[in-house]
Amino acid sequence: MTVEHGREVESAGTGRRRRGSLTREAILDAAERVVGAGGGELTVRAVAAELEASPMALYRYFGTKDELLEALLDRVLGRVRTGPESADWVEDLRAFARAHREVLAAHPWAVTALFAHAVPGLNAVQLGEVALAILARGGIHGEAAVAAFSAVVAMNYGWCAFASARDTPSTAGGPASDLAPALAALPVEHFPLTVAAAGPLARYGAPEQYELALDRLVAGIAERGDLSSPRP
Amino acid sequence: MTVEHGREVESAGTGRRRRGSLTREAILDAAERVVGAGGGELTVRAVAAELEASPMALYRYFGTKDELLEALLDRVLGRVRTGPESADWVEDLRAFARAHREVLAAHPWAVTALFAHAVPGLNAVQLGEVALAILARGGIHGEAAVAAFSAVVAMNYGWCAFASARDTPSTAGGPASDLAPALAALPVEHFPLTVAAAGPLARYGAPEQYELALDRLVAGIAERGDLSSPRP
DNA sequence: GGGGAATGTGTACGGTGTACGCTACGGCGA
DNA sequence: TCGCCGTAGCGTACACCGTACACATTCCCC
Repeated sequence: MTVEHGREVESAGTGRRRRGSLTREAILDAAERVVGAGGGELTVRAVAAELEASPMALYRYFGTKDELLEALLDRVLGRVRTGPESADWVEDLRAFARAHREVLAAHPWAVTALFAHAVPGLNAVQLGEVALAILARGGIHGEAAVAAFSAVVAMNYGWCAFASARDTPSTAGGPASDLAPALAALPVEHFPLTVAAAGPLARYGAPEQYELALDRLVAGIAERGDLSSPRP
Repeated sequence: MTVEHGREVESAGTGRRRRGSLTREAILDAAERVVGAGGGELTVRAVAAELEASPMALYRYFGTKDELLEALLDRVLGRVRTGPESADWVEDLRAFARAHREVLAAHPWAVTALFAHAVPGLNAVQLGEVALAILARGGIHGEAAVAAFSAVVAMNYGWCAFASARDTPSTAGGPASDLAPALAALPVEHFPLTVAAAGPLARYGAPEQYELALDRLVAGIAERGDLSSPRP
């Protein structure tokens, strides 16, 4: 540990970080460590502590906390593995969606944060390009392609937000895990269907259900194709 | 104004609110006023100021700011107008989704907030019941129904989050409105499709595109129906 | 070796949510 | 009518947040 966090080793006396030992990458690493393990909240002070640096040191590299967050988000989005294309564009679209979802699911903290940022980073643009390429192979272009792409991404975001919200044991003890009995205990005369489907409802973010949902959406996209779409 | 905010009229001398003039409803009203007009941020102090009360006064009615937010969100969700059912369950499903989306679009601040709360309020459950009823009329039950419902809701959330993020002139000046030229200015050799679709992409949250996306999703749900779904 | 730019830090300010104890109001029994 | 007392509303205070600003240090280059 004294090797990893090397301040007290490399320059034990001064209590000051070595010049140049701080980089945007190092800061992003620290930020991810903070926010990743244990679900700690992303605060400038926490990241600085992780680096054993002063909070203000970060401001040499990121003008603002928001800017740091933005960089962090685009970095995460860069992890989406867009596989090689196959002969079946529909299956490729599904694979794209799954890969996207996997990354979001692996970084639950990123999901909510991604909403606040209207301006997509470069990696987000890159993902869009890949998706548009897949859709183009299905003969879908222009407005319809953008709508289809947006639909997939929107569903993934919404889905992961719910799923991670459900899975986090937030509010100390996780009432979400007790959701099934809570639903089943509702007055049957008012919520008959909810009570009947309490089981599946309690697993509302589960992967099997995601497969079903994705299947529906992709089927709709494939079937409707570029109907009512102006070709560019 | 001196009539609406009645403290200085009703009990001018003391600078203290009349006993019993504070209620959960009044607080929620104030909170909505704060967060609604001008997009002010929801802070306990701001709500208290709106009520001309002390911040701490609110804590008699809501244990925590989060609890207040939760109540506010469920109240908003209660505004979804679930129309009468028609003969066409598919059209009803579309109408449900549109109504849900409209409410979210009308309360952009609620969208991001709704993600953090895993436990659905009563109104959320009520919406689920309505959606399950529509799907049941299409012969869709159990896991498939939950997946379909979740898909619609997830897409709505994701969609509205993007749309509102794009439409808010955040970061002072709204670079989002300049998104089209920014996309068009990308290197064509790396992002040919993105550049070609810059126009539609810049309108990525627009209502016309939502109709296209919703159409795809609903088509998929209607077509696939309860395939691969265990009946309860 | 010495100067100067670049890097990391300390201090401080205005904001947040909220714990704790007090004040004063208004309905109650006498 | 009077006084009591539960409680609604309040004031103060604390820990934490993002970050402006001026300062100390360090390294590079001449």
